[in-house]
Amino acid sequence: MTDLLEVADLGDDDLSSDAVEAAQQLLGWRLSTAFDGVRTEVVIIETEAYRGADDPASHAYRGRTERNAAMYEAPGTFYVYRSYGIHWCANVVTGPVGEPSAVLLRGGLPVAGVERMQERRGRADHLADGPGKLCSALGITGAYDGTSLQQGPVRLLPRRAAESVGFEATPRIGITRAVDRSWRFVARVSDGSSLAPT
DNA sequence: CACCTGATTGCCT
DNA sequence: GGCAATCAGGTGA
Repeated sequence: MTDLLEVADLGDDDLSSDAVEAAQQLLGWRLSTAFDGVRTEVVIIETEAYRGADDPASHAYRGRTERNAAMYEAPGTFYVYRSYGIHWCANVVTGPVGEPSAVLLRGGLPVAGVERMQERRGRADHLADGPGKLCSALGITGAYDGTSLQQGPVRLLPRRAAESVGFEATPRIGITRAVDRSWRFVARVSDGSSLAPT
């Protein structure tokens, strides 16, 4: 976790970092669950940064509510919310306590427990290439909102290589405010990439 | 391929 | 009452 915590601590000096830098750093990390004795895991390949009061697209823009309370907790806290009344979306909290910011996990590459993920998804492909699909594949629901990603039932595992993952930045998806901020990050996953499934 | 729609819940205006 | 950090399935070019 040291990488992420260091990144999260950068926020004080540079207002354009914290969640934004964490969103870049999180590419190549893995998200893992082990329910019913079956481990399922994805490599994170797409993220979006959401900040607090200065980010009109953030759930925390208008302050704390019951839904976004986890965003105000310590870095490494899991923030799970329901999207469009149907899907669950998973976030990594990156800001210090009391300063809401988080990284939405928008897409992952299945690397373990693929058959279990296929069962949960009810299909063989497109298992985690979207925030709702990623949660569905891993069995993540609102029950895990506010848990620790270091010690809880859902684990965030650091990228092994010290080198950073190549990525592209684009505007965030599915929002109508602050569309000019390119805070969506997509890992360049090509042949021979260290991110390729093992 | 691009575009359109229904499903469904909670938050906000 | 309207809209949202979505997805899947449909239509038509």
